[in-house]
Amino acid sequence: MSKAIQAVRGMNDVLPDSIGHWQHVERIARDLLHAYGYREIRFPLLEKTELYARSIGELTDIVEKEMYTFEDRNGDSLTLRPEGTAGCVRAGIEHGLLHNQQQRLWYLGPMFRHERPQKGRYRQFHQFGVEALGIPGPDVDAELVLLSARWWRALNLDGLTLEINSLGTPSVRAAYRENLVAYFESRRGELDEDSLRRLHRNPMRVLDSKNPAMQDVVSGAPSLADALDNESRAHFDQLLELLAGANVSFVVNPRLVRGLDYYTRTVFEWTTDRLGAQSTVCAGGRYDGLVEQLGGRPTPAAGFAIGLERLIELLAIQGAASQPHQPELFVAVAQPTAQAAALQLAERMRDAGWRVTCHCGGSSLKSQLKQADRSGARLALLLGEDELARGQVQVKDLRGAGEQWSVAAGELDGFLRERLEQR
RNA sequence: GUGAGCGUAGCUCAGUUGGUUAGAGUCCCGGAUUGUGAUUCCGGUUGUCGUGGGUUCGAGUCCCAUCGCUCACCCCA
Repeated sequence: MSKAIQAVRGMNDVLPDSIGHWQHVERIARDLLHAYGYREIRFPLLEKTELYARSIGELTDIVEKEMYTFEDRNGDSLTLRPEGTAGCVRAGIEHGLLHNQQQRLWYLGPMFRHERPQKGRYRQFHQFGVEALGIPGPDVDAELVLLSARWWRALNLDGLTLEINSLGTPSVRAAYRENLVAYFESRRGELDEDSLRRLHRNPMRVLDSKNPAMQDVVSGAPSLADALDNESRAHFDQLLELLAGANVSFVVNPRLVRGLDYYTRTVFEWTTDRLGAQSTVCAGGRYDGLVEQLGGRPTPAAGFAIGLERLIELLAIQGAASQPHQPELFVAVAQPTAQAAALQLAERMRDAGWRVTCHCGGSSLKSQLKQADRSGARLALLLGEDELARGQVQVKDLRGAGEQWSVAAGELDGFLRERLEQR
């Protein structure tokens, strides 16, 4: 035991008993994304480190201390993707998908961040990403929000709150940031330790302070909403109107900031109070400058990402049913001499379209039926020397009182269809 | 990176002020039924008590270190 190798910290196995949730969520998502005209794109888990440094921002926590970065054998610095947007945009530029075109794209896969694991936060985690590229208006922002809202409905998930805000253009943000720092500097004596640390690093986070003693300083701070340029203001107002018109309820949260530098104008988050400290299930926004920053032509863009582990944890808390893929039939053999015939019988049943588990490995009939019961199969097919001699199969109902029928091999298909297809 | 809690069988856990060979349930296997599950009864297998050191006549139990897990801070999906 002590020699057994364990998984890397923060990287989880998904075992067969819980895979049903994953498959359920993935199936619903694929249908939904296709319904909105989004197409899947796949790109590498590994990219040049520079891609993330340039897009996410050199001074963010992700780039400064959370990336899995190493040199390959050529001496190139490579990084395991900490998020999907950068790779998606890089692929789009590289293959000319963004040249005077609109693209609606989605992807699914693992992301990697070297953080201390805790509930809802892992070093390898999975995201669904949805990106709409080449479309400038608030209408596509609204489409993304509507898509996410429909996602929750499709999963029967409730209790999520939509928070939304506008960060304006990069120059508006830079100017606001300076004002904010100046304001807090003027009241420096009232700031707590946390806030002082954030002051120059990430001044907008100071507004998030949970310290009641800070409320007075925070409420007196200049507001980003007041600083917005006219176009951003209009963009945001139109978006809110579109959402209201589509009956999506939201909370404007003027303090909502995103951790990645590339966001412009719209940012939004779907949050829950049921996941401990990690409340964000889905987050995204507009990133009009990113394509150009990564070497493409100026291209407006917006998107969001959903954390799969968090989503699945929520579904589990809500007790959402996940159907495991159980066999319909279980083939058991009474004597080892019938094993070859049993394998052939199982093959014939699969030809007919049934999900079949065939007993292998030679144990008592009693134990085989026990396995048959646990497998979840509705019917057991019994084959022994007697049945072979008479050209019959015993069919036993495992879900009822244990009724059993002797069925001629030639009539088996029809018999099973009748039994299994009722309900 | 910081802090707190927890590590005993595959799983869930009990284990008294330190005292014999470390237990239960579950799971798995066999039997009661020479060919019949889920219920019942009987029997059986399962352990580096996370690891290393210390105290002691004696350590699962006390002390120290270390590793792992969990939760929280920070940050984020």
